[in-house]
Amino acid sequence: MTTDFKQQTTVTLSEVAEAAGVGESTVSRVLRNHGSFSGKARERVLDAVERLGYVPNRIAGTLASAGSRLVAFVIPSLTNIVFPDVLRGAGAVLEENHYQAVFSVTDYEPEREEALVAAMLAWRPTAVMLAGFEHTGGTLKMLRASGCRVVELLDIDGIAIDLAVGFSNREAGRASAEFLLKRGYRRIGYVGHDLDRDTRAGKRFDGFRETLNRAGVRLVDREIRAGASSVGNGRAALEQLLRRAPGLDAVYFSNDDMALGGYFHCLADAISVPTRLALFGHNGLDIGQATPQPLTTIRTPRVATGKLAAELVINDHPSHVADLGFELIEGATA
Amino acid sequence: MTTDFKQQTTVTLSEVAEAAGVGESTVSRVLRNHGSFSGKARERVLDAVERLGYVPNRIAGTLASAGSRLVAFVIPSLTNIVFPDVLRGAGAVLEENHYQAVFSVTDYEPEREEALVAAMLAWRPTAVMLAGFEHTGGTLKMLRASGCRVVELLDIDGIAIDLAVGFSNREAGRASAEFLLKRGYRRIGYVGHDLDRDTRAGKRFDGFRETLNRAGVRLVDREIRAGASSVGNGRAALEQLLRRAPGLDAVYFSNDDMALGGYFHCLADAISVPTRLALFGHNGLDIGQATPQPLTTIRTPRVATGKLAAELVINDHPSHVADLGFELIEGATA
DNA sequence: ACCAAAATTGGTAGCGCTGCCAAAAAAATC
DNA sequence: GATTTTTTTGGCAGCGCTACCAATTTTGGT
Repeated sequence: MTTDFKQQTTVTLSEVAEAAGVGESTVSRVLRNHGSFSGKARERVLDAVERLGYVPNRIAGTLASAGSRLVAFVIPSLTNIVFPDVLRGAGAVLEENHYQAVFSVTDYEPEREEALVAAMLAWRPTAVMLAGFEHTGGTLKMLRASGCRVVELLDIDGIAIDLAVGFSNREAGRASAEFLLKRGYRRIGYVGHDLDRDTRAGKRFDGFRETLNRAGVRLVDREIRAGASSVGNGRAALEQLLRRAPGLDAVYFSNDDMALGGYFHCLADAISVPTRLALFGHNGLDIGQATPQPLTTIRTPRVATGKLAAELVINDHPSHVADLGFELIEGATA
Repeated sequence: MTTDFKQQTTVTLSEVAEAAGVGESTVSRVLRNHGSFSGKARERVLDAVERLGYVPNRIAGTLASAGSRLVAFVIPSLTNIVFPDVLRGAGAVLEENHYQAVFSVTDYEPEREEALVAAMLAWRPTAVMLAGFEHTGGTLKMLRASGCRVVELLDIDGIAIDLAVGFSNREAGRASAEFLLKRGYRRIGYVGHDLDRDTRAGKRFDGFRETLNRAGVRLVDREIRAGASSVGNGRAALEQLLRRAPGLDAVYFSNDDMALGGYFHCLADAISVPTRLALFGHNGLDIGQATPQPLTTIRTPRVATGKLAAELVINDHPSHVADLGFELIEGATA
């Protein structure tokens, strides 16, 4: 039993050393299981740790030893489930290896990203994880000067700073277009959210249009909403688009959230899917596969991206671009 | 212009001091804007900082000054959007005040929570934020001994360690039952996910049943699925429940994810909602309000919870339980 | 011009830990 | 039993910064 009242002064390693009747170095070695020590010493140290309720101070440990075992995530959003998924994949691996995840959210603003990267670097993280390749000059300069590993996530269409893990958004856009064309759709529209900020969605759209053009098919119309992607936004956007272009036979959405909104609009307006209108999303969210008609979409390797990113960093893998690919889900909406 | 090649050795404060021709203390004061210094000194320091690309080392700063300005979140899941929402609310406030969020995920397992809390305390955070009141004895002991602030989130039905911010889940369950009873439903069922682990969902269910019982209405049947809540899970569960109890006129779901799944089952099976079957969720997710019929549910103060939790911690507010309440959304499914 | 008060500045002792080294103890060898 | 080899151990100098204090410069008042 340890004492239960709140301790004024936190227990330090040297107090443990004294209580155990050994030197500080011995305590340090035992606790990190590093270097050599006798079984007896080990026992006395662990006993003292238990008795005093000692919790090592990693701030001090880090300062003394260099490696922080902190991995910083600077991500655009927590609302878009994509990023929590990546965090989840990375978190599991990091934790197993005794790394800690630190994060902050940019709201898709490059200037905020720059400020947050600066704040993160102050913790001397082992690695910084960012979304995509579009960063300010300041961000690039800081990251390069920092000497810490950098992983750019969920995109491989561009020049990586160091490591990149993800898939080709442009290719995903192309694959989506090819699928719709193969199915015979020709009067195609697009519904998207703010593309200046979500550059990965922009790249998909580029790939999509490129393939349409190459096939001699013109994108009939597009509806691009300001602000973040959301189901409500997608629903309103499709309604708007159809008002302008009622003859469309297929719509490509910037992602599944938007597409689900579109699907709900069709359900509400009794527009039969895909007979009258086909819908195509992006991401392959679980919810899109639980709707009455599963969404036709592209499943992206979000958790795997996080996982691999963490592994590369932990193993200090040399600079590298990893393409995890994607998978087209032939649902029932296109 | 600074040099662009990777710096072998990171720049330290004393190098800045030398380059600026001032003492270390002056650099420190200027950078923290704390204590007094002349305009000329300020200028020279900032100039040197810029020239050398100096990034302060907060590890060292923290060790020297005590306060870590780190806030640790130990949350059950990132998949359940509830927690990213809380993080989002807290993140904004923390960032403004130059705190950093650190997090790890317990998967709803108390033992993992204990291990993760221990790991977090090693960073000497200003506060630890946890979900709910159910913790192991070890977790409680560590937290109490740590001397750092503790916030328990999204629950107020229990005894708080220090601070608690959220709403009464039991009360939410009661309100849900009252609503269904008031609307005249009497053949009521329940669809839930693993309640041993998600104790807050369990408390809602308790409050729900209590109110039914008090009104002399018996819960007809329930379907409880192992594993996490998800739309797919909810869909399968409702199907199963209706097979056993086809005469139900209303179903209460453990949360909106499950309820959406139920709604999709009804759409797919042409069960008219709410005429033939009423559905009631919990959380008030945006997506539930964008479906053809908006979900009848309870909106919970997730972002506000995160926000207030962060504010209380930053202002070092005395121990306190804050009830942020909830709001019943009369959608179209009940 | 002189002295007191205020503003500015630099030196230095830690913060709690790890890494290195040399000393001490234990084990192995002849 | 003496000597070498191996294992275990403790002391102590930092890691980069902040807090404190004393020294210096500037300012203001007379």
